[in-house]
Amino acid sequence: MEREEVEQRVLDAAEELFYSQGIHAVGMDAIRSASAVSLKRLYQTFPSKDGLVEAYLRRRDARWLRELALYADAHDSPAQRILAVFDWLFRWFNEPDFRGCGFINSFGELGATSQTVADIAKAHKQSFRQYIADLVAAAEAPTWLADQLFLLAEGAMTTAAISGSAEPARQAKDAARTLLRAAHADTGSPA
Amino acid sequence: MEREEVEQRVLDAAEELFYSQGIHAVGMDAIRSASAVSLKRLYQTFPSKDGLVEAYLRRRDARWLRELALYADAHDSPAQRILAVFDWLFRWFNEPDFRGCGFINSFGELGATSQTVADIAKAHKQSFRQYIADLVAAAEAPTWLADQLFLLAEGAMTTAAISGSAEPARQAKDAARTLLRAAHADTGSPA
DNA sequence: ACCGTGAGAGAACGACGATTCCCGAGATGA
DNA sequence: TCATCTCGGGAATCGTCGTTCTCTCACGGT
Repeated sequence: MEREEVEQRVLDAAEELFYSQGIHAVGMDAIRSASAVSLKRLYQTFPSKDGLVEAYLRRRDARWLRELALYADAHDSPAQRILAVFDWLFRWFNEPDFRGCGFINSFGELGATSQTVADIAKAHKQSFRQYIADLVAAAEAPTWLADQLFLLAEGAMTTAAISGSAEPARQAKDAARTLLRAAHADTGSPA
Repeated sequence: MEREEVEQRVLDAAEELFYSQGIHAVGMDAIRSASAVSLKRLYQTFPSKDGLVEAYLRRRDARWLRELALYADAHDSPAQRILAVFDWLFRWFNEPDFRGCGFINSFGELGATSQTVADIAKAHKQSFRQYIADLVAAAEAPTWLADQLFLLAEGAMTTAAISGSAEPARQAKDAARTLLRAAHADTGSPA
């Protein structure tokens, strides 16, 4: 089995388990079983659990943003792309294994004890905020609108996780639409 | 030392440590040292760590909401009280030991493995949402506004925690003002 | 003063988890 | 064929943590 394949299998197993059960609840042995990779190979590929956690978060970060952009960028106007972000959240919240934002969860679990995890979570959120800021700029709306939309999205994620409902995505979308209109009115742009 | 005092000292120590470092990062021994209560007394008062965690969350839940209401209810008009919620968040985010919402953090850490923790977090958020809903009702604004304001507040909490800045409270307040105005415009009430 | 109760300090216990080590099996090359 | 190398399986190691136990001692009632 090639190094590359081992890496993928381990990361797949780690992501599935870390995300659904939390990081400290998952032992290396569980990852070994789930990936069907021997402990020796596992440690050859990822020399420590910390390193594996970091790799899990980095890969998830990249994929999450890629999939969001793939969905939202397919829409025509900048305003539609902004609202599509919330549609994407709604789909995500409805996935059967949805358990909240992996970065918010990891931050809650390890942010206080691991600077690395805290930094990755922070960078992930900055990337997401930047993506929204780019959409907002394309819509010729003021920058502060991006901050507001970002907060709505973050609030929807935690609320969907804790309440176990996907509704927050719709509520956030409604609020986003209102804020978008208000921002356009402020700057005198068309609705 | 009275039972009551032991309970308070243990809970004070537990809250300080659990909140700042996370729950699984804090051992019973650390709580023993911080509270200066012997292990025996500690286990007499709280028969298990799980029970102590639960007591910590319940006490924090009650106090958090009490302090928020104390601050917000001191304002004159319903709309002012709504905006005051975000001022209160701003003050909270600026406290030197602020580390995000203890319930969101606990949920991220233990929600997947402890139904009790998940339930307490859910109940806490419901109480907070209900508090906002009452303010919204007093302001004669539609119920859905409460959901939107709640999402802003939640997003501000997680963002303040992860970014390490109190700014999200201001951004959320600005958005709240906009939403409030828009809601009043919708229902034809005065701004 | 004497006994019983309950307290504190901290060792002890049992489980678990991260990481390393060992052993036997199969593959490879001379 | 035999020496060597690698790998998987899983036992061994080492530390941590929740929880319990032991030992000693101070104190209140008689």
